[in-house]
Amino acid sequence: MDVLSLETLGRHLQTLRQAQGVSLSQLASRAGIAKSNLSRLEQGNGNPTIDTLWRLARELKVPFGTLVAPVATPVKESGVSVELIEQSAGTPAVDVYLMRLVPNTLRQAEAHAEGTRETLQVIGGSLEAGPAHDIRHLGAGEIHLFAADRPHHYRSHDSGATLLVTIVYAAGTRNHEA
Amino acid sequence: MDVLSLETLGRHLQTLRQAQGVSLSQLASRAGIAKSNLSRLEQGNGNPTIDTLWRLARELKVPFGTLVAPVATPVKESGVSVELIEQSAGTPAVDVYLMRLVPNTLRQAEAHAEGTRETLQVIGGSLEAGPAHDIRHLGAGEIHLFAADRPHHYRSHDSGATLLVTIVYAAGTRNHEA
DNA sequence: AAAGAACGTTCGTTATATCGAACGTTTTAG
DNA sequence: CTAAAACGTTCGATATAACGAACGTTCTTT
Repeated sequence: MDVLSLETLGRHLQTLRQAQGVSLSQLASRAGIAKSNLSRLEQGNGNPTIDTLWRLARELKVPFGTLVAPVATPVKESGVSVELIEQSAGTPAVDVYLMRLVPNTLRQAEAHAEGTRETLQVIGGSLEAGPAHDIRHLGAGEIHLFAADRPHHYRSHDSGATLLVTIVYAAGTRNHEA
Repeated sequence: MDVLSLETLGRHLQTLRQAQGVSLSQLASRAGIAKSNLSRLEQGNGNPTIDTLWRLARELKVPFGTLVAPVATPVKESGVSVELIEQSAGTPAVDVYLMRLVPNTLRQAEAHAEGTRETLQVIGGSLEAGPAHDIRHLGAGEIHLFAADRPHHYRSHDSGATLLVTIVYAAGTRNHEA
């Protein structure tokens, strides 16, 4: 596992606890775990079981997803993070991702299966994106819909960018591999 | 820990795996865990570490929260669940929600501040939605963009519906209530 | 039919997450 | 100024999560 993710989880755990103004001993006691265990977790060591996390999430009054959210699915290359929001196996199949680009970053994407279409909607910041013949500049709230069966790219500017990426597959092409 | 939750997690794991058409052995191998471990988890025994779940979530291409709280998020209060995905305070301000409607359900929404626009994109199932004068029927992958400063509604059909709801506020109207 | 491969399960072993006790330190009583 | 309490950390003991090998079964393949 990514050690960095565990450190992040630990820091996040500690932040939440202190924000609630409760001591490590108290939280451990109320959650029903040993304080030595919680201490180790906050230090970023260890690899908690889902049971332990469950108890802590309940006691911190945060939904489980929130507890792990800041480190969820770190598909990070350089300056780009992509998180899968939802997947549907219907007709057609649809995937939804939340993409974040730090300022002045370029992400190159391979062509998807033929007939695949992609929709971008910018949530924050701005970027220019699309396949080579259909590149557009997008600000917050704006939408770009293009054919994704060609290589395409996403390039953020000084402000960085947060955007939704929706991929709509042509019938039965979701799992076609080369 | 709640044994029932573990059973749910196990069943959910198995469902996701089979939906992706991959064998237990394959998934275990690709995720880098012993198949005996995965077998035990799918049976509803065990108490996996976050590391193990992380590997499985990544391989199943599912966000961590979805994997561990499969029944927690899809609230069945009135047949409609709304989850905040992302919020941006930029210019303009943008909110993104993931909405789920069980079959044949109606959700009425109040008018937002003047100038607010809403974008719907259907991920799975189908529905009819929009303000009274601009109602459209939408299937998976389809988009509807409309003025949200009037009352509007979302009505699912026999298949239910999963959709993205993006709200773009006119300058400085994020917190204005109708 | 036989041989092979892949499947999911079971079981003994190993690694480690968790526990509980003890510690030094800081804060609160008395 | 002590005494007591609470704090967070460390460490050995214990429970158990994860591993890897073996198993019986099902499906190909020849």
